Amino acid sequence: MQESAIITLKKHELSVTDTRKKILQFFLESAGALTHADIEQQMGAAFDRVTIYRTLQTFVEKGIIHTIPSADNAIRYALCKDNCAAGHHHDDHVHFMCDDCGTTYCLDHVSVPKIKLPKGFTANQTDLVVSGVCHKCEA
Amino acid sequence: MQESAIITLKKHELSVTDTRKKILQFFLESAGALTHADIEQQMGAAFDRVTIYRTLQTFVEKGIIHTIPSADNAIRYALCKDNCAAGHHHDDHVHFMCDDCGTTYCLDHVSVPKIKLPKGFTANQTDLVVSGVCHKCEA
DNA sequence: ACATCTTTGCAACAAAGTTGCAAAGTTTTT
DNA sequence: AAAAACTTTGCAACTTTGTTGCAAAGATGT
Repeated sequence: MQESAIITLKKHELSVTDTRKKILQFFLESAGALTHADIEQQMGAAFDRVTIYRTLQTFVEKGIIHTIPSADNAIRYALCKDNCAAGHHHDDHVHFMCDDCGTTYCLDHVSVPKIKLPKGFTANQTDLVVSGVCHKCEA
Repeated sequence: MQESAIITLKKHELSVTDTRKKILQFFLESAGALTHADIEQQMGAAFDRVTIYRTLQTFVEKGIIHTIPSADNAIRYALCKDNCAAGHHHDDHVHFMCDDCGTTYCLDHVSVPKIKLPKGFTANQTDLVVSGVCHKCEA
């Protein structure tokens, strides 16, 4: 089932390696966003920690995944749905973090409203993160 | 000029110590948000690193400062203008990070729009961070 | 000024992230 | 399909960031 992972890697002109296939596959199978720690845990001792850092960095640069801002000092990564331009400002969609289970979702169908900024300020990218309770955790 | 710092500390039932006065003063004098590193640098060897961590933590708990989410793994702290309820979800204002000079502003007069979430999702807090060019850095 | 309670600094540690480099793996060329 | 050229990986060593326990120093209330 690693077909789509391989296609994605080739499309982005990346060498197809075991690490990249497995990590990309993990993203494809995960509903939400992943932290470095999530991946390191999942992969066990299979891959070096450094390799995971570098892979995530490469994926971000190539526009395969994007980072999601958070207040808790743990960078979260999620697949870019419509493969955003490499390194550029991509999908302006809303992110949702569940306070209960910790899952982070990309709400692809909820778009970020345009914000009116004070004079002299120019917007480039807008990140909107809602936290609360997700559909799995509601009472 | 540390009067207002002292008043703020007392209002929040905190002992008035040198560290707290100086750090709070630094926030009062800064236009934007500060990271732990900013403060450590500014204070030099005057205070222990651990003390700064604990002071920031205390200030957040007491609602003197709040954290601003970011995608770059550096927690930013900023003064709460209308002293938000301790530990609770405070001012729903927009934050702005300048890509050029790195300054983070609280746009107190720009409010966060309500977001319509998919069924089953309940919002608790909404963080909105716009990045771009600030009024000081515009061409 | 004393007793009590809180905060600080130190030391030691744990976790997170980075860099250089040789070995292993992938891709391209012939 | 083998060799050359290039890319990625894993290791080691290191830096930075954040945490915990505890005794000494400092703040507060009487």
